[in-house]
Amino acid sequence: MPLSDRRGRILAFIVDDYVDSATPVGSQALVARHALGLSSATVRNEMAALEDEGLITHPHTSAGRIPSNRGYRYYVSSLMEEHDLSQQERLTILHQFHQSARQLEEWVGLAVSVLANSVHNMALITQPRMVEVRLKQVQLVELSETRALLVVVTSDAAVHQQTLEFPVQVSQESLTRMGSRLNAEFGGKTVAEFAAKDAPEPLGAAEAVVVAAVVEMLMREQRAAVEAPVVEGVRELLRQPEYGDSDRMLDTLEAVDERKLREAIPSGAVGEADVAIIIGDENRAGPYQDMSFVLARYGPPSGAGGVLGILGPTRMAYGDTVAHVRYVADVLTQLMRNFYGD
Amino acid sequence: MPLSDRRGRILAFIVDDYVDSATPVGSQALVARHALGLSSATVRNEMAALEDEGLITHPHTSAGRIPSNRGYRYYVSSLMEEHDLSQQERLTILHQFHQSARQLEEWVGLAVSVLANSVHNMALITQPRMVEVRLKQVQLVELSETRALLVVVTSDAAVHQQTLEFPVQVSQESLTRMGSRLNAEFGGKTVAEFAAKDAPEPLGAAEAVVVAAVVEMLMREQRAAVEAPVVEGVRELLRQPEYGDSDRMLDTLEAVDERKLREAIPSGAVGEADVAIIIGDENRAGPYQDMSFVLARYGPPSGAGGVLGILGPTRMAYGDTVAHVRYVADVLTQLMRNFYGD
DNA sequence: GGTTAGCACTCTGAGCGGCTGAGTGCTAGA
DNA sequence: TCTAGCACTCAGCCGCTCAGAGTGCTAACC
Repeated sequence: MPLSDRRGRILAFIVDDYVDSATPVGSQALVARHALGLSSATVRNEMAALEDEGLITHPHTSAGRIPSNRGYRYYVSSLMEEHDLSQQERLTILHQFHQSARQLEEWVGLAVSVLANSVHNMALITQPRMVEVRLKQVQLVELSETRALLVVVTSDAAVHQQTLEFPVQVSQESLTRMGSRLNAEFGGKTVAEFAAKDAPEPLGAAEAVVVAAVVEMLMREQRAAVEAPVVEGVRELLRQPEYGDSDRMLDTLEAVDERKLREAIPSGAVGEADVAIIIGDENRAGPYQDMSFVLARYGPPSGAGGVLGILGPTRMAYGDTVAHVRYVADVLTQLMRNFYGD
Repeated sequence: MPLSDRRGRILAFIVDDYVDSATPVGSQALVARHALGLSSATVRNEMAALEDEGLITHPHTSAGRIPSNRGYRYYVSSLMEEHDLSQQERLTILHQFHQSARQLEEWVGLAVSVLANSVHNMALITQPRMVEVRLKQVQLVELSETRALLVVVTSDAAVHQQTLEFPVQVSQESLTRMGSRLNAEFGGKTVAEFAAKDAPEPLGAAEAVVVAAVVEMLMREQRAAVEAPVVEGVRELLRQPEYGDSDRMLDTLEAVDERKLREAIPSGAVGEADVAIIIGDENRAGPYQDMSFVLARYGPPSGAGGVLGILGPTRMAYGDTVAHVRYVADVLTQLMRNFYGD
């Protein structure tokens, strides 16, 4: 059930102050900072009630209060005032984008680094993927008599490459011919259509190798979250007082390893529309119990897209973080839309 | 001038013990561990002499001795016994290579991670580069009416891509035609030859855009050390007692950032033949004053190659590290030689 | 009944002193 | 030239005390 207005305001102040100072906030400190027309004794009573509800705790008897995970959740869902970025902040971010080149890959790297710098936490982004990946073009380059480099371009403008070993000798001419034939036959198809299609004429040995490799590539690209996310600002994260102890720091460093994160990003929670906030143990994965994700989808709704956001301690300025994540996701989406002409 | 035999042996023991224990080694501890037929008092006298020579110091009056940078240098140059890896160690390493796929890019990543794991320090590797990069093949894929994706394959099997914006409308057919013409004309050429070549027939506007982009790509690939090195095992490094303090840890984390390292790897010190050891302040770059690099070149002498090695605290098992770096570099070189048929 | 002043109680963290153990440098004798 | 002995040093640990911040409870007040 919802909290009374006053109690809610007190919880919000506790969260705000704690986010700010990283030290437990006591009743006297609270009334001193926020002129809320109440004595510290009254605030203490309210705090005791909030503690009964499980929204705050204290680390030991004579310490101030800190929000529990449930407290953050309540704050985020019911108390937090969403605000947009100021004109100034927007311009700063846009400026960084416009200064840089117009390559998709660079945008991704730029977005994640802009995000990390503006909220002083670790930012992450997954590479953009099409919902349905289609084959755009195949190219084969001879490396030796029985070996060639296969380059595949997919509809999300990703380029994949692989070395192929042929059971027979091949020349650049035969490879070029094979490439043209495959392009004509399979260009624009998805993996599913690929598999469904019967070979109209029996494939040669070399061709079979190529087709198998292309299918494998498309499937890998299709599979969700195969690529490890790009991570930026780990040091911003580790500078937070939560990780002042070097053991904690090492553990956290392990948790934010790209390969670990690949499996653990709760991208299922990210809807089309808005920013998802996953607080502490809402994410089942072990090492993130005292951290929160703030994630958004980016990319045009029907096109290539991915997830970007922030990973930080649960003690995080959620309002500000949400605004930044949303804005950067929007900017990136807009860039991609212009790029793809979607 | 060289040390007396006995004094050298004592220095070597000090280095060995200190590398092992990370605590200053005292005279009594030394005689207890190494049965060298001398009393601790005699060892103390020798230690005082070694300190006069600037090869060891002590952090405070009543502490044992630790090697200075000059001490490590003397050890490495004159005292250290080089040993090869055991059969067992070699097999473990080879096994990891043979288990993995046979892509050049994967080898690079594998080498650096094998290295980091076997010496428990941070390993780094620069991407292989040809001494002379040649254009292998160009491909153009239409993205929209005035935009195309340019894919360039260079002689070191690297694939580069870039989006191009044309001042005129283009179709996939015209792009394909343009690609074939460029391949015929410029395939196999280096940048230098590229620039020297007069245009045999005046270039169209679209063609000029492509040529400019290709030249730019080749130059970037040609330029030394453009790509940031791949780094692995930062956590192994930070686990060393040197970085037990969280501030030190953050500083070090900053120092081993790939972009910082790109500028700072003392690759000039790496000769063709053997493993280079750069101790502490022998590297002028600031943040590495109390760290050492152990580096080797990899790749067939005339072909694509790079630098790989270890970055760790000056307190490092140099003998073992050198053996590992050398072996992994050899394995990688051999793999590349087989791959390129060189 | 909600609010507040007052008070006893609790707990952390900083500061201080003493002690121990490992180590040194020096001197004198073998 | 080596070694035994001795006085001296210093970091690190332990235990102690104390101040400060905070709590919960009770009784009085509006």
